[in-house]
Amino acid sequence: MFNTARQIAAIPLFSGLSREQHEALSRIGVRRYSAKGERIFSEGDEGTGFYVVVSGRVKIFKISAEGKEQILHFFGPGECFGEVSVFTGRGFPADAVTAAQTMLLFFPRTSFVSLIGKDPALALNMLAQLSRRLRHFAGLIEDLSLKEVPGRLAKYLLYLSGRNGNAGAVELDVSKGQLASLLGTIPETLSRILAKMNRQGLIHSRGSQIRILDRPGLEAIAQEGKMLP
Amino acid sequence: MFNTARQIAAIPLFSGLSREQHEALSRIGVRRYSAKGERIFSEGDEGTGFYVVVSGRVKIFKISAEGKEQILHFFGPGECFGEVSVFTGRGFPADAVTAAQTMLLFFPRTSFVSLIGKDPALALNMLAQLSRRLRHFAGLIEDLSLKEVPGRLAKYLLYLSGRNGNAGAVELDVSKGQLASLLGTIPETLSRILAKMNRQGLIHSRGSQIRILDRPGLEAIAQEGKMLP
DNA sequence: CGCTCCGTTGAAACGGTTCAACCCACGTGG
DNA sequence: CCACGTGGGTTGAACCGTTTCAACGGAGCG
Repeated sequence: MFNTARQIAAIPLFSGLSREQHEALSRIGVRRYSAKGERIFSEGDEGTGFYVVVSGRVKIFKISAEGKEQILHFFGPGECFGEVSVFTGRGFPADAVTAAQTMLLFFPRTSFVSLIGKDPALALNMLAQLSRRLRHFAGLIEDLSLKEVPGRLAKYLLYLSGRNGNAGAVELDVSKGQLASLLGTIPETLSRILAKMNRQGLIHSRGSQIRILDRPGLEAIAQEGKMLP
Repeated sequence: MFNTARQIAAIPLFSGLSREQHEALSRIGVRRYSAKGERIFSEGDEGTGFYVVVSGRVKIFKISAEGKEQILHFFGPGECFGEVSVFTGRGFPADAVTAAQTMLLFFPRTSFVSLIGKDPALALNMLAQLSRRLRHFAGLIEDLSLKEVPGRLAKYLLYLSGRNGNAGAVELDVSKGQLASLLGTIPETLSRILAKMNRQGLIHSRGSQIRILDRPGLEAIAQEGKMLP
């Protein structure tokens, strides 16, 4: 239990809260362990609460009528998901499955809402959280409708590079099939574009290891949304 | 001033609040009038507060490098926008211009945040608001990446019909060019698809007036995301 | 060894965009 | 009143990026 309190203190959503709040949260939070590939919830399921990732990874996605998937988000340690249905009172807007062995904390809707009612700081944290999410979605929508696949890929590679201090070498943290779904395309197309970027000397990729050779070139593609034939 | 308080009481975001809260809000809210086509803010502008539409209409959109626009949202009376940058502290994630003669209320960031700190009900309303927005975006992302243009158009027509009691006749509330941008496509494509839907007896359209002739057919297209050749 | 899963490559098909021309309703000004 | 330009909408033909379908290669594993 005390362990739970420590884990809770490490969650950004709960940063800046008092020790009492952390204790209260640890009392209402429920642990849940999942192997890789387990389903947390499905689109439309009634939302009885939300989750925080303690360790592991969770994939949030939508499935089309023909079974094609569009990944909305990967969530790692310290990030939360499923809050939307807590506040709208309607079903989950997407599916969630674990992308690795994962430990979660589940916070039931009613007790959490009453906790928010007592501490505005928690509410403000949650508002910031949802606002960041909205910003991310706005970017995703922009990319999907205004950029072509090479632009989205270039942006993702630069994002990965930026995450480890603008390193020239990056490692894909998802399979290429999953990356394709994250970029709103299919594995074949992703493969072809990676090959083309290699040919043009923009990158050097072998497996999931990718070296960025021409950063300005990639940045131009990420901006314009497309690359030369 | 009293007039402002009445307008505030009619805003869903502020429903369920006490009279004192409404008065406090009317004290910090600033009126702003705009003619059609005026810019409220641009992407990247520092967010010093957020807006509520009292009357008129506002368009929120993204612009690509080549100037193509993707509309994220139209906001009408009672709806608010620009809150995201209030809680993330970063610039606005998109552009906003008026789509008609419009009256707005502007709430400065700092005073509004302090108001939230005093009334959890206001915070919960705002959380519900952002959650609905997220749900809308998730749907938009799904449509853009998983459905083709006919599917999005069918869904939009059914949405319009649903707004006035599943009427068989609907009137487009935006120009076709704007509708194209809302659906993530261009006027030419929209025009062709409308013509095709006419040919197939799904709808009968003349100008901005559209009669739905085959609702089950449209629903199937909205579901599947595409139509027969 | 043979199986499956993931990734790659090729050729054909498709949906959508681009570019261009054209129509029409509308308002302006000679 | 009519000539004229303008903006929104429509249509056609060429083009382009992406998807689809199919085949294939290699890594991992029972």
